[in-house]
Amino acid sequence: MQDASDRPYHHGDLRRALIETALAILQEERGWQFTLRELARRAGVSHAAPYKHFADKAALLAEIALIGFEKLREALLAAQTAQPANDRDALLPAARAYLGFARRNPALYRLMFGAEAGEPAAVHLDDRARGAFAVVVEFLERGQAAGLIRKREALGQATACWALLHGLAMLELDGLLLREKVGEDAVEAALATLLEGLAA
Amino acid sequence: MQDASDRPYHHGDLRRALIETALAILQEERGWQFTLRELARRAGVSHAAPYKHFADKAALLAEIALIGFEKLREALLAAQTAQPANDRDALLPAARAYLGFARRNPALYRLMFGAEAGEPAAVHLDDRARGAFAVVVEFLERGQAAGLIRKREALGQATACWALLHGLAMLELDGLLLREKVGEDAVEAALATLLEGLAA
DNA sequence: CATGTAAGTTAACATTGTCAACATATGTTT
DNA sequence: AAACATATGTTGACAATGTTAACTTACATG
Repeated sequence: MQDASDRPYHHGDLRRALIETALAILQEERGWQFTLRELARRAGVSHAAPYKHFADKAALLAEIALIGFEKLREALLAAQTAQPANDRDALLPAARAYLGFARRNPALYRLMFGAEAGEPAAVHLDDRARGAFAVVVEFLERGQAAGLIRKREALGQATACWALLHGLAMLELDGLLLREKVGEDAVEAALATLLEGLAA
Repeated sequence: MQDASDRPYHHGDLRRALIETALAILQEERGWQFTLRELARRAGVSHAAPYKHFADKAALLAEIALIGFEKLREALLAAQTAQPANDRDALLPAARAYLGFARRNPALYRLMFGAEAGEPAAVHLDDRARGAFAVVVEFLERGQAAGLIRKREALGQATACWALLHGLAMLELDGLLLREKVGEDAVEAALATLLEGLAA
């Protein structure tokens, strides 16, 4: 927080500052209802300044959601380099990485798949969002080539993976996977079911 | 639309009227940003009248979301009585019913799983939401008893089903399952993967 | 140095959720 | 039947939000 006097009239890189502030708030408060004015306040700037960098609120949200997909992609990549794919359960680390991302960034994850960032299709069809999906597809294709994964249309399998992981993430974010209601390790069981469907 | 003159001061059953109007609008406009005032307008009532029936906006949304879960439960039940569970693919009709529900009520489905209806946990932990989940669990347990489904913790399997179906529904709602990108019938492929993981 | 442009500010506007104060039906008690 | 309490409407206000217009300031380029 800098004083109003020593702060220059021009921020310098307000666009990046806005995004970073938003990401920071999203990590602090699970259920922050995104308001542009609060964002501007926390960034130390007037409430109309963001409009010099984003057409409207949805555009800002879409940008943040896409950054979320980039982060998710990195998390997936990191997990799969951690262990060479020679095991039958080679998918597990990546799956856990996916769920871990959702767990660590609940509000961001919600934004990524919610309808608040404008047309969801516009977000998900962006290259940055597809990049994360591509990681899964490539991984499965390599698994098939190595004979670890049943030879089917990899895109269909990837869809199954993605869908199941997304569904699991949502259920967990909503606190719906209570031990008493769904068993000790429902997540592991669900993953096992998926793997059994994929294994060669 | 009745004239203001012949309309009685008291609506009679405004609570139900509000809910029905909201459901109607949700079906017309995919991306309606829910405003209480428009809802009151379309119901032919003053903008503050809804507060006599709902504590706040989130309460109204939560109620509507729960009605969505009831409808989903009915759709699932209807699908599974349509075909006795003697086939290996006995799950398919129910799965298609789930996806069909999401396809027919995209905005409502979004509301059911979004964060706009207050704390999502409060919605999903309600008995009406759990009822829909219970349908899946019971179905799997019967399948296990009939020797059609691998004997595992049914709750874990149900979690897998639910998660995969929810994920598929979201992907499809976002128009992410484009034929050119994900193959001709990615949905069928994903379901097949799930069934192979469940089958005995 | 002049001047155009990018990036800020302030001031307004319509809309929204919400609340308080008031009005009108309905039902219950005496 | 009269009186009153309660449920259910209405109106009018309030602060907050997204957004736009008009204005200012810094910087860059001729």
